[in-house]
Amino acid sequence: MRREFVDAVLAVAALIPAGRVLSYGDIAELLGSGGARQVGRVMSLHGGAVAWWRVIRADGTLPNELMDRAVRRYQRELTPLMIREAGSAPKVKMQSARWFPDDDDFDRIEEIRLKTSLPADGMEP
DNA sequence: ATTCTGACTTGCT
DNA sequence: AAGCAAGCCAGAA
Repeated sequence: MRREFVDAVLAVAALIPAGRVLSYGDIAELLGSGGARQVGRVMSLHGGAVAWWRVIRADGTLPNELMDRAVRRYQRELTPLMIREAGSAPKVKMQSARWFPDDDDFDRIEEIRLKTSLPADGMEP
């Protein structure tokens, strides 16, 4: 994938406030480029560079091993969780934890798009 | 060109 | 809840 895409994904991930999350698909949508799987790829390869636990699946989970490590973070930064059976990993409560960028944030995201020269705002061919 | 693979998503059983 | 199929987007073989 293009390096610009990687940079853009990581830049957006860096905007997510503590205690909130975005799904892979959310980021792809905000960037208007690539898809959830591409964002997942970026996180797989470069996630270590950012707060990777704030970029998760649309259903509020992460792959098992990662979820285990992420939960500590969630507890520390008070991310809304849905507790299930004792012993089984919790899920992030997307309804309350999902981050909705405000106007300033959208400006920053637009900024990122320009710097990384990704396709402009939502116009389809 | 074709096929397989993956930190994905949505909809249907 | 849990599986599963299809759809999805790119990279690699």
